[in-house]
Amino acid sequence: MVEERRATLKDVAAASGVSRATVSFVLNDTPNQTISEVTRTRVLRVVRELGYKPHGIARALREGSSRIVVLFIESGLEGNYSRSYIRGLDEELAAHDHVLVVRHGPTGPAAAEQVLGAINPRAVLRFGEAYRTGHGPEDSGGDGLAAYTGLQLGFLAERGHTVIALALPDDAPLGEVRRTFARRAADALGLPPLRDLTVPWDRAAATAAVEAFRRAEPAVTAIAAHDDDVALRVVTGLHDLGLRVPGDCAVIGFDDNEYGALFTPPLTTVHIDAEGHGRVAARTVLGLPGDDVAPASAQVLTRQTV
Amino acid sequence: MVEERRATLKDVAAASGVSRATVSFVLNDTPNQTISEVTRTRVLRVVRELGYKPHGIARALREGSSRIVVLFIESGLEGNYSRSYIRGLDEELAAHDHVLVVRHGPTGPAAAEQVLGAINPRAVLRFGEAYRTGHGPEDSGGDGLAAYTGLQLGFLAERGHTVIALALPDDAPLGEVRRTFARRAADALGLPPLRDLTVPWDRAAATAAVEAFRRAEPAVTAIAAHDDDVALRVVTGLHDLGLRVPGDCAVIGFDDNEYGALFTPPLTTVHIDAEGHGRVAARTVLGLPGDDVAPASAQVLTRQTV
DNA sequence: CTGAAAGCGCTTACAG
DNA sequence: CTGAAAGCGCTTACAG
Repeated sequence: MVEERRATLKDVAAASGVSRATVSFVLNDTPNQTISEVTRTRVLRVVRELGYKPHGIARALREGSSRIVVLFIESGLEGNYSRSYIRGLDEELAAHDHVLVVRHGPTGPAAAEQVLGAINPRAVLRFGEAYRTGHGPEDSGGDGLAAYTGLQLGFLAERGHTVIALALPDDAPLGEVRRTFARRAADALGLPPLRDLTVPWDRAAATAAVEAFRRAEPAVTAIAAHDDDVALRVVTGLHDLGLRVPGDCAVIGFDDNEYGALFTPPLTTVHIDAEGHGRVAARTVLGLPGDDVAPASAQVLTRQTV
Repeated sequence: MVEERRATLKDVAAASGVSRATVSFVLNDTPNQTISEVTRTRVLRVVRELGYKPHGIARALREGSSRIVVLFIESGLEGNYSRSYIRGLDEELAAHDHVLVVRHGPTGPAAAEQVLGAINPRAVLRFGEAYRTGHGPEDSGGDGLAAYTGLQLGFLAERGHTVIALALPDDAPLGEVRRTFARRAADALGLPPLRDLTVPWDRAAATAAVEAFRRAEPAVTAIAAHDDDVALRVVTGLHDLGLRVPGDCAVIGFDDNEYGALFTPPLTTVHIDAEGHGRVAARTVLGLPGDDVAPASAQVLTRQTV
């Protein structure tokens, strides 16, 4: 039984008759370091023959940090958007020889510290943070969460709705941020102040909340939801109350998840180019040029609830 | 501007007047190594004062692998189940000083290699693998995916259904495995061979598929779905065809996702203790005792589609 | 153009 | 009970 030891720099150096330094130079294309063509090709061949792969841990120790980027994502924020975001981030990072790794769940200091201590990542991203700032570089202007909220509300206003409510889940991690953005957008559109509707998770409770809300705010003709999950609960509540959507009340979601189209009536919602935002985030975090290429703009998917 | 250098083992050693070896011994409770009580407390105090945290990368280089466990999860397998599974895995791993890190997307050899090369994890888990084997240790017997499929079918049989179809998505990563388990279960229950229904992702296409299926297999009275996503598409398709559920056809889901209860009628489904399975997986992968404590058994959540 | 040497921060035989 | 030393696999001034 042969012990299948993994090839190391030293092995490559020995097999190609040069020093470890030289091997390292050719492998990393070290700037300001010239290598004779013959040496380079010889080393490269040996690398291939031996199946040598640099040892990430050793490299990380020497370089001070690993070529890993950690994305922290809170439970409540997982969804369609985050999945696409992860995909874009991942692909772009991989293209630049870095690897993305995701941490789900609580992102508190203790958990974060344990992860960072074990990994020493090149960079850390917090999905909540990105959500807060809208995932775009500051100067990309109208392309953050704030702008998207405006898009949602603007769509409703265009259809003649003026008394509008903002529906938030009762445990929205970033509820306050969202509310602030929405209020600003309503202001900018010249709409009366947004009404607030809090939607519990449970179906019966959600329905009861909608019922109470209808009684308290009879003038509301449209509801802009925090995301599709909330929108779908509102639509269901309205339905369970025997109300018609959009006849009695219009509803617009946010995030275009996979269930909106399955409901009856199918949900009108806002689609965001999360993958594009992920790519931009990757370039930004790596300090790469072109970190300002804008993702596609968000769009309203007109289905049947508005 | 003071450079905030992170405290190192050497710093702790110097500050407490002992060698690095000694500090390492007390920190790791090294077996067969006795330390005088006075030294121990002194070192521990300094550790606290300096806020010393072991450097994960250095430790990993020395130990041969980092205290990280990587979970690979394919896109199609993300869902309610996987989220809970991750939570259980994560908590149990954290309790034993390891950290879980998740890789989403393709888990092919190239991607895997890049990750492993960068991290040198203590262990690697593949969610698909777990799914295949049912997440339980072999000997836990009736507690794998196979058993759960049996539970789903058994529930239908109990209600008098005999001609049953298995509904799979057209891109099920582990579709064949599932089909095999289901066929075996049907056999064991003495049911006639399962019919096959493939459900496309798009609503209209799904409805068309259900319609064609009804024509081809008029005797089918119940459909067991691969998961709630598929079940919900079938329910929607039947609804769009003007059919009644469960009157014209019963449907049972799998995985108890968050949307089943929101549909009308609410979806009957199978709930699995994914978190428990995650905990077991953590103990197994760490080679810990008690890796055979069985998770709670799966249960049918009776709502209104059967 | 190439190599010898130091060092990243740890752990662990080994010697005392 | 404690310490000096080697070494995990790399990269990078520095010298030649």
